[in-house]
Amino acid sequence: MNFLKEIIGADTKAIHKNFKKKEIIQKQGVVSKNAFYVKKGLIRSYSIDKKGKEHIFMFGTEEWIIADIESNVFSKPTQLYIDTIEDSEIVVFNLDYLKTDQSTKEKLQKNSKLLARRIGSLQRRVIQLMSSSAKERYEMFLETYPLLPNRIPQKMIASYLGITAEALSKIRREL
Amino acid sequence: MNFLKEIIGADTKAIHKNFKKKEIIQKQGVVSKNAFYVKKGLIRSYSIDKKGKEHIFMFGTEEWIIADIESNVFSKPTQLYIDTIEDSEIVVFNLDYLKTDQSTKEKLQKNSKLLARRIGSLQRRVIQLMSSSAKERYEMFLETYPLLPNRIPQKMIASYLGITAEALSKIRREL
DNA sequence: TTCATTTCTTAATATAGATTAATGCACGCG
DNA sequence: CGCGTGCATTAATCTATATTAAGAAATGAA
Repeated sequence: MNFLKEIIGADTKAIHKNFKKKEIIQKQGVVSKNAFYVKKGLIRSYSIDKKGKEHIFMFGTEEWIIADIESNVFSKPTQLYIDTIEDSEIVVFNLDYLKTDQSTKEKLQKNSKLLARRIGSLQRRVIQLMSSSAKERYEMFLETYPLLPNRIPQKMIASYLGITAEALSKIRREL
Repeated sequence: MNFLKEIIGADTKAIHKNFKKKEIIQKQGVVSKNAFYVKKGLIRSYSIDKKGKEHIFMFGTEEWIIADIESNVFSKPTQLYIDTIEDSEIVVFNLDYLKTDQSTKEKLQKNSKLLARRIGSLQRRVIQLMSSSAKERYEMFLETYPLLPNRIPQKMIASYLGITAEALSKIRREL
């Protein structure tokens, strides 16, 4: 929470909410005005394609922020569903401070760094998806998120990696 | 250039440089201190995987900024090569204003919006790579960058889409 | 212009991962 | 406590895309 205060404006309204497991926080298609800071628990963002298949875009554990940032900033309809994987304590806040004068220079700088870091992780993800096999991506996932596999079902790991649960099962057998 | 002045600090040094076609501007592995604004021409960023295969991460035409932003901001070695596809006029500048007090609030806000937009395009790319076939990705590419195909060779489109030139050739025949 | 090099296309074959289907297992709920 | 639903695994088959190879077309350099 201190961390959160370092980036959002003093007078930005931030609301604490408790969600039960499997509650939907944001639906695809809406113009999302909110970002979600995970104080406790585990959430995910994902899209559903035209065949009805889920693709997990990002997991959010403690201290993470999950949001469709472009939707927030430019009032575009979001591609992403967000829901809880565990019972979670979430701080809901908005990113309007980018549009107004509410925020300070320091907060804006901190925020820019946060965005830069997110760009870095997306860049790695894109390059990984283009250049690595499913097995390699799974191994990198385990290195990057060593604690997550204990908290999420296999099929969600598969969905994050961009493969089926069956393919992941085979990969795991081989290791 | 006016656009550029709106986001970089007044006293940030920005150097104009001319590059010939196929000149390398940035090499994988170095800590990149620079971002590249394309005033005229066409450049690309790409990574080379352990098998020696190129994967184009992004194209930069007029008005675009190409950079490894995370490398810039956090002084990490970059994954990306950057080189010119056409003779190009580039404005080289650095992103140190995120670390210092040089910049103004307005510029920081503009910069944040730019980062938010980039996050949006990377997010779409990730979701696309996970949920669409090569054919669908090619069609989306044509919609998103209608002018690029006239300026770049097929094999670069293939590299951007994450497929081989042979596969792209087949897809084009079918359309 | 000619020659060399790179790019594009086509076709044959190989392979990673998807799909389909069946089975056993765990656990949340009445 | 038992029962149903969702989860993980295995195996058989299918399919999209990779790989390899070769020739045709385009481009660039001398």
